[in-house]
Amino acid sequence: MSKQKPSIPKGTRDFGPEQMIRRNYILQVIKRTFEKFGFLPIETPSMENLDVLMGKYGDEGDKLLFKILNSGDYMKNVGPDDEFNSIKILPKIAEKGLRYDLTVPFARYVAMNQGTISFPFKRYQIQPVWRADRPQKGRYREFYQCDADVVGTDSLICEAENVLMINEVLTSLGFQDFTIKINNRKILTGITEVIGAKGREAEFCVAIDKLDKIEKKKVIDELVEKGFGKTSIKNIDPFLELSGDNNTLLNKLKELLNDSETGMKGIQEIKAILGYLKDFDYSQKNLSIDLTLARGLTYYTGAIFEVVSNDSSITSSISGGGRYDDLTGVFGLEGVSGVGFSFGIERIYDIMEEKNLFPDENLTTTKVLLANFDEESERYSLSILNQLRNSGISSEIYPESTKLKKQMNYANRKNIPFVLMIGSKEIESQLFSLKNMNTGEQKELDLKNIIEELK
RNA sequence: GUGGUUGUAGUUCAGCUGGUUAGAACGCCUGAUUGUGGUUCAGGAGGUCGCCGGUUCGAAUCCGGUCUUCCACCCCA
Repeated sequence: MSKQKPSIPKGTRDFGPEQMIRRNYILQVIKRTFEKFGFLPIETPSMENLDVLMGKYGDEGDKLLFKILNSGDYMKNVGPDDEFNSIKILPKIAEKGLRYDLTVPFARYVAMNQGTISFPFKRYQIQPVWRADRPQKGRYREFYQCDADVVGTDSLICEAENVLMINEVLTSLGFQDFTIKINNRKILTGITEVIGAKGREAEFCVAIDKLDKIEKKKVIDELVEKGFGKTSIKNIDPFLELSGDNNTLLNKLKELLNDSETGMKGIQEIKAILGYLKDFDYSQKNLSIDLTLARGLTYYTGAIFEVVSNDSSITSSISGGGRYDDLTGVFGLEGVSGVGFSFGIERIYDIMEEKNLFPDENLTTTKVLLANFDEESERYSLSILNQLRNSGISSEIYPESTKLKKQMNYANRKNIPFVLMIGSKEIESQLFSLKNMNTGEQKELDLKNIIEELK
């Protein structure tokens, strides 16, 4: 057998112990916050039936879905009629695919379990998703999403609570300078109505969303290219020039959108959300209304959120979400409104690493290593080890008796703060040598005192 | 999907216009120290130069393909 070089698929990653400890730290903060606000966890399968996934993310999305070949002789249904045409062949060779996000599987879950779910239903879900995208900076083919959604109510308290949760998670993780941007799809719809481009909202959103990345002129060019008329373009300008704090912004917007019923509704919604946040005693310092925030996703119908970190090299969003009025409709459950958001933990991780926000004590778990001198020492140590563990002290024994040097080296590299030495001398005297690896200091103590010392 | 970029020891990288035996640093192993790590010193092991093919007397080096890496676009977390 020829040796092969090990490798992993493009766009996937291994996570080593130190990375996992840090990832788990982030996830634990997120979970704790979600649960504090009354959200409960669910999980759905990695794979869904393709008809659940296909057509939910646009043509582009269908291409980016990982499809799973049928088991057994997957070519058995393919015949000459199929002419090597991949579109004709696909449904015959694959009926399952890997999930592309957590939102569609959640909608499927709600529709399937509507009989047993009591609404409003608040769930959170933290699982990997897969996209056959071309990987690049901060983008992978396998990555985690952390979603929290509440469905079955259109109360704007949910939106306000989203802001509170985002703020709590990021603050707990040590983020200091971030902005929670908020906008409303109805306002964007209102703008398209007022500028005389009614019904072209989707194209408008995709273009306008780029304003924070590329200059205004290029966005205008894109709109022109998409066929927006001259008067429409001219009418957009007052909206793009709006400035001021949240309240003045809303007041100016009110005048501009006076003729659009939908637009006015959007303004009311934002006002209501700000009102709730005031009742929650939320300072709103880092909350900013941003009319250029659109988010490409077409299913949003009300509030939309996005969060950016202001003091790091990563400028893309670390969290985002919004309200959707009819996510479960395609699965036969009509009229269920929901609002949800998601954390991008890969980016949060990168920013925390850049800004050194991970606490040090997370780096090691073992508190004490028991040295292994010989067979007698080994057998005697196991009972000591057991008593240490029963006292709640993370401890391990070097699993074979070898040179002490090697064992000390192991402790050193694993960042284990104490080494306990139990050789024939110690067994006889019942006083064990406890070495502090940071100071080099070594004490002879009995077991009771050792446990005290390590607790 | 489009355009560019990268690939040499476990890791980070040298290796000139093709020319004997492909180097360094760090890491790893052994010893100085057979019951004491992180420092020091001495020694050692590790490479079909991503893979396949071509040009050539001769290829890590030039050419083609392929895979991979990273980046930009589309799109998105």
